[in-house]
Amino acid sequence: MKNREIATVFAQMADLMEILGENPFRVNSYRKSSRTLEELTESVEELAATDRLMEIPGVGKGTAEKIREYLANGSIAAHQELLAKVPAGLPGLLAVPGLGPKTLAKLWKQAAVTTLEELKTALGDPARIQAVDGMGPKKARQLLDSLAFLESGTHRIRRDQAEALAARLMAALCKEPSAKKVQAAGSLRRGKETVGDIDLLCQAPPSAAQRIIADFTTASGVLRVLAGGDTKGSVLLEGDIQADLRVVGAKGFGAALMYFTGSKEHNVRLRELAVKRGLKLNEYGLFRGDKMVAGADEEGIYKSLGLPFVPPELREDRGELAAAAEGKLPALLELADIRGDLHMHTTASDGTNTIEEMVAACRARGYAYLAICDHSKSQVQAHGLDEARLARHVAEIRRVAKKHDDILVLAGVEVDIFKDGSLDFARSVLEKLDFVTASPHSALGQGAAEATARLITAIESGCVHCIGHPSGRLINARPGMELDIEAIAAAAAGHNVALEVNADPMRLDLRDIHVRAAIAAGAKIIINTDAHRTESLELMRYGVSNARRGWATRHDVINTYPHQKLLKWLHDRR
DNA sequence: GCCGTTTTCGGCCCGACTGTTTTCAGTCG
Repeated sequence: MKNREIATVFAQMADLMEILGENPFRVNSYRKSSRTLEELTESVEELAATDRLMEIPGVGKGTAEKIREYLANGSIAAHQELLAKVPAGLPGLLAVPGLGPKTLAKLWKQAAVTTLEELKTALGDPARIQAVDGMGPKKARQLLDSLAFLESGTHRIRRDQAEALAARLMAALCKEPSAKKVQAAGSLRRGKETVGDIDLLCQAPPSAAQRIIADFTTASGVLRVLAGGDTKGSVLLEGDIQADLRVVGAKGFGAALMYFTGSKEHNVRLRELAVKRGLKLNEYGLFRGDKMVAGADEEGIYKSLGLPFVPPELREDRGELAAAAEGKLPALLELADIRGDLHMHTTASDGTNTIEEMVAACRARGYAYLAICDHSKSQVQAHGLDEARLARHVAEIRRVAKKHDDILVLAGVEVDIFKDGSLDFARSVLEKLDFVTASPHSALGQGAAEATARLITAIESGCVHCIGHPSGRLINARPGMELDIEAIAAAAAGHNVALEVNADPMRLDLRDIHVRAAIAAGAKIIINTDAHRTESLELMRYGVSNARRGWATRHDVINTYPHQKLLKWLHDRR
């Protein structure tokens, strides 16, 4: 699968062209193709072989030709030509916040800056930097701060971490009595797995705006104030995370919420749509001339554009507006649809609560069923169960199950999938269980072909109901295995094996676009928390929003089934 | 470079904020 390689080439071409001052619309076209390829789950090789490249949105004759050129030669001549015109280190400098292509080109041509080191030196030399058009001492200071920021490390944090930071800021704003409404927007509201900055929106009268922005810029945890205007504030938080606040009145709250929620690409599409209808959309409202047509709430704006409400999780410019226009938006899964959790651990392996405690916690959540799935024997560090301990554990689960007639307690296991696809327990052992999740825990560095074959072998074993955290990734910590999700989902659909969406915010595995591809291939998913303590059952909401981002409806998700239907599914698939 | 129920040419989203400008360019989201 060369999708990502080609996406990287196109992105680099866009950067190079931008530095060279080429037509910004052409640049944008390359950037768009890059992003589309990045998210495409079907391989470009396949699309090229069947002459369907131009069916990719944003890919026309020229881009299709370049993709074919890359597939044939491993490189693109136009890319090589661009590379020859620009020093190798230069495009990388675009990552410096506040440094765009125009300024970079001037620094290059007027101050001979070509690397990060040279940039730092030049910025520290007033005479050299003043000689560059448009550069002054403040800009130089700003860029030096940005360099320090870059050197401090990773800059997207997990969704759960961002939620905690946002909650603190929101609490500070809520103290202000004139703050009528405080809401998180941005990628946090869209449910993305990581968050680059925190976007907050506050509804308040204009007279209170400056006071609220002052509260925001002086809140605890604020390291540095980046900007503070009449309606908008920006701060850098501890941990080098940026937070933005905008204060708006009630009249345009919906427009501001929409604007601040994004994604940027979704917003661009909406504004294009507005222009086609003779309207103008901005963060203050939807306008026909000077007259506001909508703006108080998002529903009204979508409606005026001839569209149903688009849930924030779908606003990624992944075809949601076309689907909306055709009345084909999916009825997304809701947290309330979830009737049970089929992956959790107990003190029998590496959990901290007993079977009884986990069952009680699931009952408290109103679940109709649960499955206890402790680790298998090769997970030594997690105190995995061998055959004898598993047998005793299962007997204990069944004993507890008998005490509860209002919740179905399934005896399960999380069996290891070895690197060749074989399982940590024999078929005869697994057959005695009500529910089997099979998960990869080791050899997570293997390549896509091996990893895919590994999971398919497990799926075809006929011994498992579900593949747990299929890629094995840990967000911001471990990339996990690259998967051919189409092939895996096809095998899963064929053998009626479900794919897990692990709800732990450290995992979210399957990830959003893989959920969508899996569902499109006909596979079912199960959303599990993989809880190691009762409190973690609460993580289900992360899994649900991740599945919503993958366009999942309740019909795609096994653990929305009523318990009789679940029993039938468990029975039928063996 | 893409795209088309106003189009195959001439468009291509919109505004805030900052710093460098004395009226605007660059960057960002």
